[in-house]
Amino acid sequence: MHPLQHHFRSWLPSLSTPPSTALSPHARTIPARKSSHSPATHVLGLHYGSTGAAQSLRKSFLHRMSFLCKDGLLGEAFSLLYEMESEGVPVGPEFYGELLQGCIYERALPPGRQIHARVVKRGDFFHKNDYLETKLVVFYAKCDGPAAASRLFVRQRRRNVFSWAAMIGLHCREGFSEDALVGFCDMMCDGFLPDNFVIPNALKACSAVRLLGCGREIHGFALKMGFGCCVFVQSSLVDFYGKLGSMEAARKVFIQMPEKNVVTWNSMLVGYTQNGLDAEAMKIFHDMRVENVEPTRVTIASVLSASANLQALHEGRQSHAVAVLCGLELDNILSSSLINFYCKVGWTEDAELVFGRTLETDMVIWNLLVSGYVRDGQIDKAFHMYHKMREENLRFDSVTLASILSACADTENLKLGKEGHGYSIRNSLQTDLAVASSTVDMYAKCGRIELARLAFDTAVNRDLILWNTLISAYAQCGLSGEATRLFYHMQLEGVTPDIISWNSVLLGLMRSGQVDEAYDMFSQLQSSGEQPNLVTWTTLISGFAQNGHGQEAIEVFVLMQERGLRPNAASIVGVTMACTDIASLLYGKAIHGYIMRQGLLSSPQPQVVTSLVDMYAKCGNVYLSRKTFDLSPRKELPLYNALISGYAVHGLAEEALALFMHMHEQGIKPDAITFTGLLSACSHAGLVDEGLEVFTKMVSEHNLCPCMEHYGCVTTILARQGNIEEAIKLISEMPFKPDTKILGSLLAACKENHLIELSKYLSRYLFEREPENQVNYVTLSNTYAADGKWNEASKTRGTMKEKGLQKDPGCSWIHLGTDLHTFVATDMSHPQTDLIYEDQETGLLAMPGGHDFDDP
DNA sequence: ATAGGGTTAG
Repeated sequence: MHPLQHHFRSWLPSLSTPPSTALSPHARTIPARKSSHSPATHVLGLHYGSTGAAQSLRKSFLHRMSFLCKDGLLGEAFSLLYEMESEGVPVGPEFYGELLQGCIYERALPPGRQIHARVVKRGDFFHKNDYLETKLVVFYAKCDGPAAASRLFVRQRRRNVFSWAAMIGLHCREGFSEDALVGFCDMMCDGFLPDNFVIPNALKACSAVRLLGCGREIHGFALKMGFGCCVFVQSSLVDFYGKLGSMEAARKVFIQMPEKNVVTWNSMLVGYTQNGLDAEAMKIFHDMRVENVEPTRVTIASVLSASANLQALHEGRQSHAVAVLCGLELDNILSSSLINFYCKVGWTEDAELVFGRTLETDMVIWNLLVSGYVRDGQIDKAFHMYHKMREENLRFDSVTLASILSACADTENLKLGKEGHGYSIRNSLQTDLAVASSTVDMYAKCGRIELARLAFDTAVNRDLILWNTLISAYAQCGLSGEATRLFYHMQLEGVTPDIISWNSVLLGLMRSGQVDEAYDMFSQLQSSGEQPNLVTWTTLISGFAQNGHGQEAIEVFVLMQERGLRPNAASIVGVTMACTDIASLLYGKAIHGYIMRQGLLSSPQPQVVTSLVDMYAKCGNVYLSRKTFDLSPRKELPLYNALISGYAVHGLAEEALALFMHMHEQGIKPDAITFTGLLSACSHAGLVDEGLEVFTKMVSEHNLCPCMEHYGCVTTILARQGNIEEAIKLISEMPFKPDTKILGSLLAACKENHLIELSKYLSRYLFEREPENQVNYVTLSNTYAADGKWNEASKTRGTMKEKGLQKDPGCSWIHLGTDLHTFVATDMSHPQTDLIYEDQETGLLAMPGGHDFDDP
């Protein structure tokens, strides 16, 4: 328990009986401080009330003085003081009080000091005047004179609510929240009831020290005091609950407020954004617009932050427009929110525009732009900015460094990432946990797991996120053993895994094909008390689908919905892959119907439509694949790749090449996957010249580095053509050792060309080298299959099963699979395929009954 | 009374 909690407990009982003021009619309407208790009127007329004329003269002077001070015209107020002195008008304490109040408005320390000096000079009647003593404490507390404020406060003979409030506020502003709370308690012990000006400060201190209980007690106290309708008190309660992450409580306070102002709305908005509830923040902003609340810079900054997190392009743009319309100037905070938003959504030029218009830039703004450039891949510009920053003596801090490193991770920029790591060491920033996590993540995403491990091992302290980062790093590359080990290790070190840790372990198991272990881990998760979330389910669905357990994937998809989770884009992609895996056009169409009705096709997730195009092609219906492709409003590289490889599966090389041309016209650059599709299309269709031309293009025009699969296609093309010697030459010139698959395709070609000797040699070579390697069986089976020898192919599979060998998830029954898909295509003219299976009542996607294909 | 930039999972 926090020591202050004790302090609070000690005066808590006194609050159980409501203070008497609560019963007075005044308590409902909170009077302004000035009229509630004005020591000025107290003093007025006590000593100077001799004649009526003199009194009215003084009154008129006081009126003018007060007018000037309220307008911040301090110079003229001083002139008036001199005028009074020279004309012999008596200057009472109330004049000095007004002047001090003017200094407080203007936050002007030196003139206030002059007043203080005059007060002291005029002797004890002024110096020891309660009203002036209080005013001086308030003045020093507000105008950056903390030492003087404390000194005067300690010396003050009769403290009151005002001087207490000033001191508590001072402690708050200086960040001494505990002092503020102690002051709050002492004030009550002294018998002063806090007013509606102190309570906000006390709440602010509570949220700074994260004392939820104390804040609640103050809440109850405020209600008893009759501050239930005070906008100030209630707004600070909203802010307080929001700061402590309790948005339900904040909302409760917010809803019952009869009167709200911008600050109230802003507090709600800020609460939502700071608790990661960005969608709710957008809703609040919407309500504000509906209620015609004039937004402030705070409003816009928060909405921009939510928009950036949500990638809400339109909303962010709109709030920028609102800021312009409201005439809000570009101060540092608004400007940095805008730059952050524009960088996050990838509109770097707009961020530059805002940067150029910002009057006064600071470190945050520069840093934001630098990490925006890195994210956008404009490394030159980033370095340029970095050097300009150095000229202005501004440096990266841990916040920017973390975001730069994470941008390096996304763009796989190992070189820059290493420089960032070096920078963090040179500037002792690597102790920062966010920097450490992003360093580990950067090395992992750049494919250097050993360096990621090193960065993790050298970290001074480790939190949940750092553990998760390394677990996920191992999971990504399928090193499930290490991921699982770390999962137990973290618990031994007293760090409780969260759902992200579980999900990463599951992913690792799936990536390494340990489907049963993954399922087992999932059962453990369910009995652990942690709730599986959408990511968990999606990991399972995609994992099953990618490991050839399409049926289980679909079952999990149905189960997920029974548990009340709505499928999102990622889970839909997973289940579509499952349909592809089991080559079920029937299920695939059902999913397609579901997607259409849920409006998921227009979602900004292009993967959904890509997976459909892929599914239709691999389930044998190229027509529907093409149709889905054509209907997609946005066509990016992955979508083209899906259709090209779809054409390849069906040996439709002409179509694949035509699509490639079309891509080129649309200005879309091909990648290695595109060429895999094109080459395999050519090899399936036996287009020798075209295939070789594509291969040359890939290397010389597009500067892409061919992988084993590309070489494999070219080998097949050459071998099928009968050009075995060229094929062998190509294999021997590859920059890496040939795998069994490529030798297998050579083997198949040998058979076709009746090169029995070479064929036998290759077979012997493969089986002698790796007698227990299942891949050889797969290769042989696939070779038979490609040759149309289904029986031999099945027999080879049978032998493999007899030997107790399991097919490695990394390889598949490629050729047989392809033909299976083609087989399915011809068989799927069944009328049932047009039915859409969805339960009208529950909206759950219902799967029609068993539907298996035997090997042909 | 409210205010800007950061790290992990599908």
